[in-house]
Amino acid sequence: MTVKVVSKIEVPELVALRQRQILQAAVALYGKQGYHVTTIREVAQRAGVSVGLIYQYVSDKEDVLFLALTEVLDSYLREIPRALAGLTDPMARFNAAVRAYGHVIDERIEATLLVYRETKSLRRERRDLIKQKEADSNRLISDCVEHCVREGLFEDIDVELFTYQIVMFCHAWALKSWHFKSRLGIDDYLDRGLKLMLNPVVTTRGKNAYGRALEARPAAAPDSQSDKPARKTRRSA
Amino acid sequence: MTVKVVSKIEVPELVALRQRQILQAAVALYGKQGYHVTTIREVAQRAGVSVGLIYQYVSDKEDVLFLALTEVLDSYLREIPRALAGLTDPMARFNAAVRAYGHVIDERIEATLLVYRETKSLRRERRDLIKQKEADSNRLISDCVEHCVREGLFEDIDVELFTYQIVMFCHAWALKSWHFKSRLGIDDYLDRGLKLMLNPVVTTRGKNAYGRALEARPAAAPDSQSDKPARKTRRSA
Amino acid sequence: MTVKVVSKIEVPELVALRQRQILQAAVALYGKQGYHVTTIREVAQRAGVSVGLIYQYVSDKEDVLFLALTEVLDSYLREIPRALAGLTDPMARFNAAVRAYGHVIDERIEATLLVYRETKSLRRERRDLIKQKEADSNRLISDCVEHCVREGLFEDIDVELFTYQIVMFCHAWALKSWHFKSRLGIDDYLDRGLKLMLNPVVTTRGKNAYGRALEARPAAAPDSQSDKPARKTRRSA
Amino acid sequence: MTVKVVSKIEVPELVALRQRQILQAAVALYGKQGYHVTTIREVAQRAGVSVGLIYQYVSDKEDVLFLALTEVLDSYLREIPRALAGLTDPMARFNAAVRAYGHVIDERIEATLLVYRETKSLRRERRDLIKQKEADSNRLISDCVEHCVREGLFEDIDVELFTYQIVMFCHAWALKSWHFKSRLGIDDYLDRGLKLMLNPVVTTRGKNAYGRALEARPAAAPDSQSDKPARKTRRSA
DNA sequence: GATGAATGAGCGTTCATTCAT
DNA sequence: GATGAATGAACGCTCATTCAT
Repeated sequence: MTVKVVSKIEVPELVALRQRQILQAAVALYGKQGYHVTTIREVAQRAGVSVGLIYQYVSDKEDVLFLALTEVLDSYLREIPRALAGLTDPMARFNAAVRAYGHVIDERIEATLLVYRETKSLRRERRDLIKQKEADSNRLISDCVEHCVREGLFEDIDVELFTYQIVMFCHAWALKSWHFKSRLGIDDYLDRGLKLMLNPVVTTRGKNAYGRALEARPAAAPDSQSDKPARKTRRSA
Repeated sequence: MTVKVVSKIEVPELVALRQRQILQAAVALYGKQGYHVTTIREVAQRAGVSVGLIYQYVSDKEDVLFLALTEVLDSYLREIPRALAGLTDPMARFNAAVRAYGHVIDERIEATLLVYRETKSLRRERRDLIKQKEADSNRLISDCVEHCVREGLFEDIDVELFTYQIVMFCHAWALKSWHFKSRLGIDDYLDRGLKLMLNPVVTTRGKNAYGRALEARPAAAPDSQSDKPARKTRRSA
Repeated sequence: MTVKVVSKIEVPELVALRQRQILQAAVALYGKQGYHVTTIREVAQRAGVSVGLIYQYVSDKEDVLFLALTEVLDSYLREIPRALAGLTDPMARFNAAVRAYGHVIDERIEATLLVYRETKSLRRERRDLIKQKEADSNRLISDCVEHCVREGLFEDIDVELFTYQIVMFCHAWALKSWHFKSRLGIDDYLDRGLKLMLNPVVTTRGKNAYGRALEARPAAAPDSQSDKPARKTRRSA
Repeated sequence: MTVKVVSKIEVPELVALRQRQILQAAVALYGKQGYHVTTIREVAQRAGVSVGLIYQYVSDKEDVLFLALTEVLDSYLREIPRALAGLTDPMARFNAAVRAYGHVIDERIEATLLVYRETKSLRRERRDLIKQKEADSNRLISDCVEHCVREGLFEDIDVELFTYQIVMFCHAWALKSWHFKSRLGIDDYLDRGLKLMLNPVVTTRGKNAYGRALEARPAAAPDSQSDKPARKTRRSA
């Protein structure tokens, strides 16, 4: 109950609309300046509503943060399955899931960092709910990994740890974007990383599947689907 | 210049003493509750000094945060070389560096998270300095990696990315401690992770070196090199 | 631009109302205790509003001082012309202007002293604006003097210095009120002072005009034009 | 008793020396920035002593202000008699007194303003003592005036008011220095002012005495002793 | 449903004053 | 006698939250 955001307004569609309005302003502002530093007034201004209105759809400043963080996690949980839709080949699904994850993060770097930075500002219950959602999105990846292992495309590896490795690799794109962003694009980053992490893991049977999966990479530059996608560009300073 | 913390007190030893006192209280409090939520009064109380005193050694609340974050990074830069002292074998050095990093982080999980969470609250110059220190500590790892590659113990891998993988793996122990901590100890975590990440990377020549290196692991239980390292729990306090 | 006091509230009438409320409390308090010694809380309390409210209509403690000082000068610039309205005879105008000045000052001794005491606490631009307003009020006097000179009612004197003499004479009523107030009333003070300062200055033609002007002195007792005006006491409330 | 500044130090010469040191720094600082804005630390620094030392010669911040203001008034009471020494002619004495007063004020404009601005920050007793000293210095002038009247050099004027007119005229040099300073020097100011104020007051007998007195004006430019010393320079802007 | 003026608790910071050395 | 590190009361100011319109 207390984990829910309670609104004084009855009409559900209005609640949904207003909350989206508020949370979008909040994500942008919190992402740029931080949660504590951002005032409710700023959020209201950016959302194009009055301060009072916010308190009709939310009962707390923390509610706004919760709404914002939830939205970020939900976007992961929305985008990964969307990328998986229609794919049946385990290797293709694994590939698609990781790349989808990488791309949402790339498109919402500030938002991703926001989750890392401000989850702790939530009260326990809600913090746990955020973590649950993160676990859920990890699950989307680990399911793919398990599938690959079951199908003999991956070696019989430590699924949990490997999944975390993948996840951290994706998050690292945001966490260390100040390091990477100037050196390479998200696709090269994913290519190089997957190559590094998969090599030891993929079985001989998997190699073929992997080739096919790469061909399916959406919006990939033609030559990046070649055998050596990771041709290093700049190699550190 | 403006990156330095300026104190009104002249005696350097006193400044060092007091600043340490202050920053220790700050790291603890900021780590537990967050920077913005913690008041200077709380820091003063915890440090066992008066509010006024803090402002004799620091000119700003931000100074305290800067002092705190600097100290955390410095502890990495202190501990990793300490673990390397006396070691000459490249593989042993790599191993020691990673394990040392993992252990400092394990001992200072809150502090590590603090860096992730609050670096952005610093003004540009200081934020950059913190990032520089992080790059410095990464360098301690990448030097070891390069050494191993040069000596033919590692394959000719993408050093930069591999280093980041290692680093993120260590950080993940803190970032996802809520997931891992209840399941395994830092040593098991390191064992499993290194196994996963090194397997594909280590050359045949390296395998032997690795074996020897593991034997040299300080306070490592003998069977931790077995197939199922996950049995182990935490060894540190 | 920066010389203006900026308010967060839009409705102009409200701004005017609240600022008057605030500035009246401020003038009283600053006049009695001094600007630096008076806290914003005290001003708020006296104005019957909350501390926060003050900062909605003012952005600074200095803003309050500026508002206060401005109001004092403006009251001079309002009252002197008001006393001149309808008068055409140069001598009558001169007489009315000086007496009006004397009376505003008498009614606002503390406020007048406040200007002397605290103008320096304003930042340059605003200090200059206050001085400009003072120059403006001096001008109201000097215009009358010049008129009298032009009409041959006054000798061809040093207008500027004579005006300053008149002005300082009026200010002295406030500056040295601790000396004068117990000895005579503002009207007697003005009578005696004008007699002293005008005697050498007024031409023969002017003497007649002066007599008439005095007759026009509002609420003046008949015998106050006699040789010994000092018998009189205060008439004002 | 409480009007006296009490020192913890016994040796009287030391007390005198230190207090002078302190008060000189204070007058300079308070004059430039104002009393409340100036910290004891700043005074100590400027005086070249430690904060602690100040509190050995003074028991309060107010003590320092009192010391400072007293010194200013004392300098008037010292300089005027010094200028009178040896002079016996009433007119010459009057002239010398006024000019001496004008010159001390000119040399200590900031200090003079300080008295106007901060006397109120003193507690009653001390405020009264400062006023007493001011009355004393006024007395030095009024004595000269009375002497002139007695000797028939001045008309039988309102001595008290005339004295105040003279005093305010001198003070105005400081109070309105922002107006006058750029237009004329102190001597021209005194010449013009005295001419304006004396003309109606001086008897025929006095005229001669006045001429002689002017000749005695110390350090006067040769032609400024002529019959018309007030040849106006610039006449207002 | 929406607004935004009003509130006041609470924070960062300063600085007069003390006192151990 | 002199120092300056330490104290803590108190101030200016902010901002989440409320509520009359």
